[in-house]
Amino acid sequence: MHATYLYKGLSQDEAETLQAALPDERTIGILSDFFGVFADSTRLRILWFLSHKELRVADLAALVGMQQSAVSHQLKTLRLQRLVKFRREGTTIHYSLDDDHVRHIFDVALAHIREGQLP
Amino acid sequence: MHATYLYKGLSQDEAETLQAALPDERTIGILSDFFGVFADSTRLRILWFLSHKELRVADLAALVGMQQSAVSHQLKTLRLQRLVKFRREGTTIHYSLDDDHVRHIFDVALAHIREGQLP
DNA sequence: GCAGTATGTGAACATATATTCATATAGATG
DNA sequence: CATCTATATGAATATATGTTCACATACTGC
Repeated sequence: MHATYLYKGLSQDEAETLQAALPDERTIGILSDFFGVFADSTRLRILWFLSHKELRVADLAALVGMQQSAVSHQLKTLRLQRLVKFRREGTTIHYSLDDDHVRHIFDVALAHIREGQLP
Repeated sequence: MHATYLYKGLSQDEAETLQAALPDERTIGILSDFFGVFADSTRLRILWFLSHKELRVADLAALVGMQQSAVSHQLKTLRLQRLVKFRREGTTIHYSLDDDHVRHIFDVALAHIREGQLP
């Protein structure tokens, strides 16, 4: 009779080294939340528009063809992730991109997608 | 009496130009699906492990502490997005990263996250 | 302060998605 | 061919998430 091993193609040491190098749970969570922001077509379109021009909420809603409320909810998500900033002017609020990493992320993702033959 | 305008801070022309430059629905969908892959902590951990070493399914399951079935389902998602490749060796299947864009995407995202003071 | 306008937000609802369980498939071995 | 092992997959379930509706909040001008 022998012990059943947890890993088949890995030594216990290798496994522990791999796990030790893994970013902690908190960091992983922050990362997945960050990517989650880009995983929605409405938010992508909002970010796209904002990458071209500062826009007020009502105009964003008209551009993406959704209710102002829906856009407000999405802008909140984008604010929490620090991807957009805003300035108030009277009662209207103007949003703009807070981060040129957004553009960079887009570029990298597009490059990846263009490489594979599309499904 | 006058028409009610769709846009408040935008001419009709500006709005149409913005919308014309927007990537088509299909591209937006592909992009959001692509980002969605990274929007899950299990998949992020799988990708992380694979970025260090080629691994068989059973070992991946042990490393992430989940059932083999769950890992298989996630690997399918990763395969569909062409982020991992695999080779068969007898009955076992070894997975590895298919794309160094993954590493690049990680770097950009981490850079963004490190800039803001974490919540 | 009141009315009007722009934006934000909570609750409800519908849909998407991750995980588990049970089982199917594929290859190896006797 | 029967059995064993590794992986894949379909159905069921639980949870997360996006949108809408109704209303709250914030500012302006009278």
